[in-house]
Amino acid sequence: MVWGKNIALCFVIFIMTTRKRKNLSLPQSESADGEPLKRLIQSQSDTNPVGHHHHLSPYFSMKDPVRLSDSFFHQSCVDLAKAFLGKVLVRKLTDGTELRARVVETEAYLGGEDKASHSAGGKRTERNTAMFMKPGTIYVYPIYGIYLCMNISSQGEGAAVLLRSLEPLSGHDVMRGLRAAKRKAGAKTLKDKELCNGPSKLCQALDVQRCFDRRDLATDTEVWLEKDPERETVPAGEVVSAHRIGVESHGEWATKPLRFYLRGHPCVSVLNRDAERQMHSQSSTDSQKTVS
DNA sequence: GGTGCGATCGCCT
DNA sequence: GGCGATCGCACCG
Repeated sequence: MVWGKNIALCFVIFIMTTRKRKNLSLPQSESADGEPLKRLIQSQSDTNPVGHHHHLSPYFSMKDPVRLSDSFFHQSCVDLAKAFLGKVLVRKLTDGTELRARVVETEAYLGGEDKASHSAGGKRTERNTAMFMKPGTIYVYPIYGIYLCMNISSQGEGAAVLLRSLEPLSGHDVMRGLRAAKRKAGAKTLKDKELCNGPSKLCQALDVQRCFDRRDLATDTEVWLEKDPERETVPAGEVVSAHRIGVESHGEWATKPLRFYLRGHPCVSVLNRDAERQMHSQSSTDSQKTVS
């Protein structure tokens, strides 16, 4: 009897989920560079969610084939920072609107020896507690009294990945509204690539709030991470490694290549032409090497 | 395109 | 009491 109800409920949710995905294929507003988004959405609606009935709750029985689950976050800090590139951050607002943006720039903060990390030397405070929680835990902290930054904890004691910039994929106008709300009236309209090209800008554009601190990116209902079915992995040759931003005062740790971004992507917040050049010369010398 | 500077307040020492 | 994992704007070339 109870089983019959659960199966019936699963079926209803299955149908609703499928219809919702199809509805997404008609974005309400799209920019000129919205073509990749349409391909992403198309491939999503082509994917049939598989219903697993071995859990009693119909909610948890629907495993999302696109959303990244707990195991993804169980990587070393540097690996996770690179793995984030190309993935899609989704923010579901209270009115149901889903904002989507691709991660194009991250930084690794290792904890321990890493003097630039809030958790340097294993220092644990009320503010940075999320850095010590399980991989996938969101760490949101206020900076300069007026902004927020969003990190995700990784493997490693006190280690976390800072999200530095995103490429807006859908909900551009909502993002523009959220950003404009914090700017002077009469300021010029932001271009798409300016909506999320900085760690605090992306928090504004996606309405990431302080109360998201310590929540789990793998299971939260208001924010999550998806893989892009069109681009499973980003080739290493497209990832630039460069020094981090805003940590100049931390000696040798200021110059370590712990920032990662997609080469040539227009939404990256700060380019490092030297790192890009070195990378290019490195790859050309690599190609001249013979395999022994 | 790049650089310099002020805003503003929670957090930690 | 001092400082920041930033941003926007003015100004320069």
